Parts: sequence; C-alpha cells; structure tokens
Amino acid sequence: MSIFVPMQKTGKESASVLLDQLNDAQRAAVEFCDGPSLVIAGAGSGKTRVLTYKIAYLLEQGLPPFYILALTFTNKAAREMKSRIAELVGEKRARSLWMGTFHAIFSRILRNEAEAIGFRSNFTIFDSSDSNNLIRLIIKEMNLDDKLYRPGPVHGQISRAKNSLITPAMYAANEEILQYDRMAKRPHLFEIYQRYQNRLRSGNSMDFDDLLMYTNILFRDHAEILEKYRNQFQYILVDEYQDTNFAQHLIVKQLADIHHRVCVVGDDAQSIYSFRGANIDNILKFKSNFNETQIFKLEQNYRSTQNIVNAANSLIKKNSEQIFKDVFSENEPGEKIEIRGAFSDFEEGLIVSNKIARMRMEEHASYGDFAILYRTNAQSRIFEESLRKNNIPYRIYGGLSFYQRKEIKDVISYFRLIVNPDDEEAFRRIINYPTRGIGDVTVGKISAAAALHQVSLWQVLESPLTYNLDINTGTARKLADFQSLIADFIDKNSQMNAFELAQEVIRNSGIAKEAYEDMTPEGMSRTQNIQELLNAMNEFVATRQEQGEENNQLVDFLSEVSLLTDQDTDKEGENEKVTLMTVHSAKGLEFDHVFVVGMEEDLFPSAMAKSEMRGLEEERRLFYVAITRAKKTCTITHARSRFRNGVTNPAVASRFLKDIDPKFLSTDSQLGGEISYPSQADDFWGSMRAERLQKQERSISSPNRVTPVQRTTSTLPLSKEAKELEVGHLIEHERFGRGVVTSIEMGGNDRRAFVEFESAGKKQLLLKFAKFTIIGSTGNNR
DNA sequence: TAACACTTGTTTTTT
DNA sequence: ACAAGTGTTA
Repeated sequence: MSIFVPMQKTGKESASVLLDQLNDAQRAAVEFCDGPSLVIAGAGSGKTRVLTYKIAYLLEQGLPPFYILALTFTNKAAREMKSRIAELVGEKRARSLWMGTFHAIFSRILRNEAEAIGFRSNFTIFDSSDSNNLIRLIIKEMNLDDKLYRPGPVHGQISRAKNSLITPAMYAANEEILQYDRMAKRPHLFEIYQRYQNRLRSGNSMDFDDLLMYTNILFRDHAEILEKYRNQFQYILVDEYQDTNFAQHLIVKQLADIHHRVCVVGDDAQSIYSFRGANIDNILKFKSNFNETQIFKLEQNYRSTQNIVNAANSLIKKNSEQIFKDVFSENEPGEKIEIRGAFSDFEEGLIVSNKIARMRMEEHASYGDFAILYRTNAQSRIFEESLRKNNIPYRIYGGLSFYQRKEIKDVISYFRLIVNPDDEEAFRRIINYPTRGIGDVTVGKISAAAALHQVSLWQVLESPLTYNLDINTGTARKLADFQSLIADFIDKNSQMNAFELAQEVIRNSGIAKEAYEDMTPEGMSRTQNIQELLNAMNEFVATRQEQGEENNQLVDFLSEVSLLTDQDTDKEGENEKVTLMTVHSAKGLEFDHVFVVGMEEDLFPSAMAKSEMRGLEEERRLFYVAITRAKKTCTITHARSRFRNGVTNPAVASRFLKDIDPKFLSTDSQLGGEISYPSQADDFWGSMRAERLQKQERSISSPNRVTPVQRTTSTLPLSKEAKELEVGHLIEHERFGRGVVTSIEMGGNDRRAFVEFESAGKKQLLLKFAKFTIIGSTGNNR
C-alpha cells in the first residue's frame, strides 16, 4: 500500500530530472520508499546528496512536507539541507519540513505535550554547565566527599543512564549498577541522580538527555500521543545514524513501527561519539531491528583523491568491527599523504603555517581551502600563534561558544527566570548579579525553606512570610526589590517583544550600569558581547515577525539558543580564513588541504581511550574521519616534545601512523625524516615517561614535591657520534645515505647539524635523534 | 558581604 | 598556563 497521492509535477524539476543527477547506488537508495532502509555511506560518497534528493523526491511524489521527519546531527546540517531542498522544490515546501536535530525536534514536541508528563511548556533547558552546577550543589548538600564525587564524572554517569533510558527509580533498583558504583567508591550515585532529577523537575527544567528520555516516557505512557506523531511522520529520515544512542534509536523505532517507512544513513567507520552514549550497534544491528531492511551501499568517493581514499582504507582495515564496504575514488591519484615530524609543538606550528603560506602561493589556493584538525581544543593555541606570526587569517571553531560566556549566561539567566521563574539555576545565578547585597547566607536560607516546603526558590521569594524565612528587614527589603524587578519583567514580557524586553532587562537590572562603569579591556569586550546578544535577539524577533509568529518569542529564543553550538553560528566574511577545529567538529565537512596535527601517543589516541580496545578503535575511526576530510592533500604532523599542563613532555609518534600502508605516504621530513616508528629512541622515551609518572605519583603524597622536569629533552645524552660530529664530516645516515655536514648549530639545548646529502639533498638533523655514523672527513673542517 | 589571594584540577571529543 | 573554586581579610 502506498501512502502517496498520484504524482504531480509541481516544481520546476520533476522526479525523473532529480534522479538523473545521481549514480546508480544513490538513485536506488532514493527511490526505495516502501520499507525500512539502511544507507551505508562511505566517506565523501554523497550521503547528504542522497538525503536531500530523497526528501525532494518524496515531496515530488506528493507527500506533504509536514509529514516528513528528518533528523540531523547538528543544526547547521539541518539548515544547509533545508536550503538545498529549497533550491530543488521551492522555499515554501522546504520550510514546513520537520527537520532538525533530535534535541531541537523533540524539545518542540515536548513543549506541545508538556502537561502529559507533568511539565509546563515553558520549561528551560539546562546546558552541561548548568547541570554540573546543580550536581555540585547536591553533592555539597549531601555532605559527600567532593574528591570522590566530581560533578563532571557524576553527570557523565547520569547522562549515560538517561541515554540508556534508565530512570532514577530503575537505577536505584538495579543491583548490577549499584554494585558497580560501590566498586567505584561512589555508592551514593543513585541518590544524587534521584535528587538531581527531582530538582530539575521542580524547577520545570530539563537537561539535554532529558529531552530524549522524556520523549520516550511520553511515547511509552501516552499511546494516543505516540499514535498522533506516528500518523504525522509518514516518512522518517535519520542522518549520521552511527552516532545515535539507545534513547534516540528507540524514538525512531517507535515512530516508524507501524509504517516502517524509515531511512537511516550513516557510516559505521565514522562512529566517533560513544563517549556521549552513541551506540555503534544501532547501525550494525539496524537490519535485525527492522524486518526486511533494504541495505544500500554508497562506495564511490567523490571527494578525495585516490591516494587519500586508499590510505584511509588501509587505516580503517585495522579495526575489527565493521560493515564491509569497498570505498573507491575515480578522481586523480593525487599526492601522497605527507608525514612531518617536528622537534616540538612550537615547530609543528611553524611547519604547518609555512606550508600553508607556500601552498597558497604555489597552488593558488585560498586560505579558506585549508583546515587544521586536532584532537583537543587546547592544541589550537600554538597554531593561532604561528598563523598570526605569518599574517595568515584563521577562524577557530569550538572551545567556549558564545552562549557559554559568563556575561551572556548571566543575561540569559534573566530571560530564563522571566520565562520560567522556577528555574533554580537561573535564580541562583542572578539573585546577586549585579551585586545587590544578597549573599550566600541568604540564598542558603531561601534554598532550605524551599526544600522544606517542596517549592521552588522563586515561590519562597514571592511570599517569604508564608515559608517562615528568617531574615532581617534590610535583607527582606533587598529580596522584595529583586522580586518586584523580575515580576515587572514578567509583566512586560506579555506587552513587548523579546528584543524590547531584553533592552529593558539590561537597563533596569543594573547590568547596563555595571557595564558602563567597567572600562577595562575585558569589561569592554563583555559589553560588546552583550550588545551582540541583543543584535541576535533583534534579528530573531524580526525573522519571527516576518513569519507571522508573534507569540512565545522569548521561550522560543531560549530554546533555540540552548541547543545551539558554536558550529552552528556561521559568520559572514569568514570564508577567506584557515579553519581550526577538533576532528569531532570536522565531521561532515571537507577541505582541499587538511592538516592533521598532534599525531602522538596519549594525544591521538588519547590516553583515556587507550585502555580499551573499543576506545582505541574509536580513536582510529576518528583518525579516519580526519583524513577523509581532505579533497586534495593531507598532511599529518607530530611533535617529539609537547607543552601540556604547564610542562614540556616528550612525545612519541602515534601508533596509528603505522596503520596506514606506507605506499600512500611520503615521509619527507626536514628533521631527518624520522617518523618515530618504534625504535630505540621510542623505547627510551617510553621508559623516561614511565619513570616520570611514577615520580609524579609519589609526589602527591610527599610534601616536598618533585619539580617536574622542565625540558626533559635536554637530558637525553647525545651519542658519542653526535658529540664528535663536526663541520666537514662525511656521514652515513640510516635513511638518507651519505652526506657532508655543512654547519652545526646550537638551538638552545639542541644540537642540530645541517647536512648536504648526495641523494636526499639538504637536511637538518637533530643530533639527539639522528641515526648515523661518521665515515670520514672531507678535510675542509675548521 | 565583597574583594582578594590562594589552591586546585584540568585536557577527549559535544547535542 | 589557566580558569574556576575556596578561603581569608576588611
């Protein structure tokens, strides 16, 4: 049975014209619409193309846009897909599609159905720092050891529970989990979870994971509501399915359970979010979860050169769990992947920025064609410096997003409290910001009274007498002032638009005054940020008015903002800049020239992931993602020493470099080309590090702390050969063969020799690494 | 209560 | 190195 009304040619493009623009595999995937389908899309194989054309195809078949649910991984992906669909079928139809992230779509649905699960539709959404703050507070209230119970890990555990749909009650009843917590010396976790969840609920708020968990609870407990959305979402598409978690999987499963018209797209080789609860089994076992699943494989890579594709293939082959596929490229063979070993992280920065400058001239590339990808955000700094020195414009993604900044969170907290006065986190944030003489003691009293009477902090503030708040008259006056300030805003919220109200808030709350008086550079920048927030609100309000939606502006603005990431905010005029970002955030993007930097043990793969096989395989997939972002060239760098956490540590090249078939690599290195494949030098570093770690451990208990070695590298004894080496010597190098030493340089503690090799040309050798023998002298040494 | 110095952990990735 | 959290002083 087909749900589709007879085909009608409404748009400029008919369905057949759409299909003409696809290859066979893509077309097959687009055309199959009458059952569950799994599209395994290799890197660069036109996954997004399939999704957009499939949606356009469905629309062309006559399916109304609001019957289609399309779930993406980021807001940006949704936006881009929407605009591409708009080009195919027109703006109007594209706009009515239900397209967005799981979190965005289901927060919208939860707002509509909030009453059914005991919330009000104006609930606030906690970001992870809000969550951590609340957890920290609960730990303190429970008098638990805050060394054992840290907000981050505790939140992580709660998050994992929620993503597996384990409610606090289920958690407390699960002997296995309790046993695990006892072993981890955290027997009270279940209680923290319980209290945390109660607090969120009494503040009419949800964290990220709640959006998914409560959607499941909503569907589980309200058959009629589930039925309603099942009927509405006649066709469901999910992008990046390899990165969905159990809660997300179950939502999709339930919505698609009757009609089975669901298409999930993903690549198991690119599953990189298990730390967030993503379950690679969702895609590996999709076939067994949905009967009669059709599987389509997109294997032709249109993005990268053959060399890049082949190199990436040889890498990912080292993983055990995966769906077989044969990704290939018919583009030109292209250049080999270049591996460069740097002496230090500082030099790594120079190598990369120099190469960018050079390639830009030689290949007539634009800065926007380059990306520097790293494992951790902390690595960005060194590249920023070297790029700045070279006058290369760049743009950093990630790190602290605009909406995470303190001044922005403070202002936003006013909005949150206006929309939802029960929001405890917002309340605590601003009750004394700007300072109005209400300190910790008073807040503590309010909090205690609220807990005693099972009401929110705001309710206590509204009628302090009712809840026997024990405060002096001066404090009572201040509290009343604050209360009427917010009450006044709440009142105004129904009279003016969100932008006007925001201006009012800035003016009347004292934020404006404080900002005005603070003339420090940091203060000025804060003021600027607040102005930027106002601009964003103005734009939001204008857009909404254009679309004829005047109501609930502030709620919707907050909702949108709390689910926004830095990735989503694309600024104008940022095209001519080198992109710096983590590999994670590069997912789904592509660049002509990619630099994958910091390929070192304990960094990539990260020290955390090493212990488990699964973790290691995920890191390898992450590396795979990094390489496959490149269209034309890929350069991989690593440093032999790295400055981290205030000290310089020796670093060993990543084991993953060995996983790539050497025939796709070029190892032309100015440092003697010594990729640190396991060698004597590495063993040496290895033992050095082990020793150092032991020392650090000991130093924790000992009062006279062992000062960490500042420049460990200098302690490496030079070989006899290296010490004796002089200008004019003829040497035989392990890799470069014969050469003459032209000069020797003392770079700090590091002796370097410049050598003219017979076949390999001019090279710079670091004497403590280089492996060579002196075979004679040319006689012209001084 | 507010401002300041001191201590502590942090660095894996993010909707 | 750095930020955030904690404790101390005025």
